[in-house]
This record gives sequence, C-alpha cells and structure tokens, in this order.
Amino acid sequence: MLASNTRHKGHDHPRPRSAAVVDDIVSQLADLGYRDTEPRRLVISAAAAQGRPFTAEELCAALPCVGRATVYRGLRLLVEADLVCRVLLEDRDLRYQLSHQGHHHHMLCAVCGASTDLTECDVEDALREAAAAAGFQMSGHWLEVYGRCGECSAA
Amino acid sequence: MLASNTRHKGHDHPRPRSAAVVDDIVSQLADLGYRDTEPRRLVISAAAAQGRPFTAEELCAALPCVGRATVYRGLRLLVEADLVCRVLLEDRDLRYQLSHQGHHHHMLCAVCGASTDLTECDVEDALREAAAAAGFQMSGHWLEVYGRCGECSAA
DNA sequence: CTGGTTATTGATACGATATATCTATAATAG
DNA sequence: CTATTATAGATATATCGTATCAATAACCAG
Repeated sequence: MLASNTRHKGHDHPRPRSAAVVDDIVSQLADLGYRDTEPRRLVISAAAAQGRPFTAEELCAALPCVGRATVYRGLRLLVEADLVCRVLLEDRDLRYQLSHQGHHHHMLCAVCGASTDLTECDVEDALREAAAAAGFQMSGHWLEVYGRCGECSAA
Repeated sequence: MLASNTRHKGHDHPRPRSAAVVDDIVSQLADLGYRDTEPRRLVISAAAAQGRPFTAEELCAALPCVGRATVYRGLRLLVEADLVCRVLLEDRDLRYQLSHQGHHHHMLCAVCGASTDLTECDVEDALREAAAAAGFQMSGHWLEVYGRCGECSAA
C-alpha cells in the first residue's frame, strides 16, 4: 500500500530497476515511523546506484540538489535502521554500502574497490571461544577482510 | 650504544621503568633512520604511560609543552613503524596503543575501557579459507573484539 | 479534502580531528 | 666544529560530521 502512494509526481514512465529497492527501503523506514520524503528517496536512490562502497561526500557530490546535512542525516538514519552498513577500508577511510541484512562481513578488493559479502563464515564462534579462554566475554566484533577479488586476482 | 648516548640531560636520577621501553622504541626508530629527539621521547613516554587505549588529543593534553603537530607526527611515525597500533572502539572512536608487536587483535572492554591482546587466535586461517572459497584472495584483515574483560564481567 | 501538527529540510555555523606550510632549531655525519 | 638535514612548533588549512533554526512538506484527524 505504501508503494502505491509514495510517488509524489505521478509520471507514468517505466521506473528504473532501483525503484523497487528504494520503495522497499522507504517502506521499512515508514514502519519505523520515518516519513517518505523526496530528498530521502534521492539519498537512498543514489546510495543504491553506487557500484561500490561510497563515502558520504561522494553522495553529497552526486546529489548537488540535496543539502549536505540531509545527506548525512539520511545516511545516519539508514545505518541506524540497519539498511546501510559502514565499511572500513584498509587505509581507514570510512565508507558506506547498502546492507544485505543479516550478519555478514565484507571482503574488500584493493584493486577494483569492490566489496563482496562474506556470509558463510562462522568466525564468530571461534572468536567467542578464544576470547572466553582469555576470560573475556565477547558481545560483538568488527571485521573487515582485505585482498583481491576473484576477477582482480586472476588478472 | 644508542641507549648510552641518548640522554641529553645527564641527570643521574634512577630512571622510571618506562625509560627502558622508551629507549627500545627510540632505538628501533634510529634503525629506521629517525632521529632521537626530546619531544619524540616525550610522546613515546606519554604513550607508554597510558593504561589504556588513548586518543591523540589525550596525548596532546598530557604534553602541553609539545606542539600538537609534533604529537600527531610522532604518533603517525610510531604507527608506521608498527610500534603503536590503532584501536577502533565500538563507537568508532579511534585510539592508539603501544603495540606488543607481532600479529594480534584487541579485546576491548566496554566497561573499563581496557584493551587485552588476543594472540592465540588463528581466525586468520579460517578467514583465508572462507574467503578463498568465495574466490577472494585475502591479504590482510582488521578485527576488533568487543565485550567485557574478566574483571568487569565478574562484577 | 482540508487544516493542523510535527518531522524534515537546507543554509549556515560550529566543533573536532588531522595535515600542510614555513622558519627556526637541533641532531647527526664527517 | 661545521655542514647538512630532519625535526619542532606555530599557524593556517582541509576534512568530516553535527548543531541550530526558520521555512517547508508529510502525515493524520476530522
């Protein structure tokens, strides 16, 4: 129902593929009580259009008609709603990425910059045990994997 | 030999325990071609005196007689020389810590802020395999473990 | 549909962190 | 001891992200 009345401007153009993704995210935000606004949609859409982890400033540059504060706020909101996750590059540059939800980590290619999800890794349990062996009660962790993606390591 | 002529001011006071640590680090920096200077020693000494991960600003505050730029430069130098490592807190605050060299990770206590090294963890191999299974060639990683240290989880 | 309430926007100012610049100084080599 | 060169420190600057606040737009009730 939300998707049906969220298009302020009733054009009948075929919508880009990303529209469904945007609608979905907007819908989830609506469930959390956040309004459906044009600038917010633009932020989400631009985030979805990025082919690799992006910075907040890149989004700002891609959205010259949206205020910086709005971009940052939108990004923060998306992170808090777990719809976008933060990615820490090897040079410690902080970037963002649409989240594929559920717990996962990122494998970051140093060559092409692509980010691939690492989901089938149960490092968590091993970590918890190792920590416990040292008397430490683990409650969470942060992990990034660096290297080369399949394509780039082949070349 | 370096340790014997690095004390600019020839006091004969018994040196604090940390002096040996400072000397060692200064010596390692010398091997890399970096000079032995008073402000740099002060930075190292102050870093060694911290009981837990510290911020650059904390060091600046602890060293009012050393310029900010010098503190930041010293810290950067130490990180590059792998004598100090960066620690990323759960709230994404960046801190520093004297490195116990060799590959290790940190378990950060959310209660007391203490950092404990996690060395006996071979997550690395498991990670490498999981990544390889996805066609990714891992070359490095970044890992932080959050939770409660032994003392704090007991209380 | 219409109006009122309230979140949201955007321009700007602000703060925090870290680096660049440049001259004076101090450390090392010869 | 002198020359060379890294380093220190003061300051300006860059970057990143948030706070402020009036104007606006989204949503809800009627």
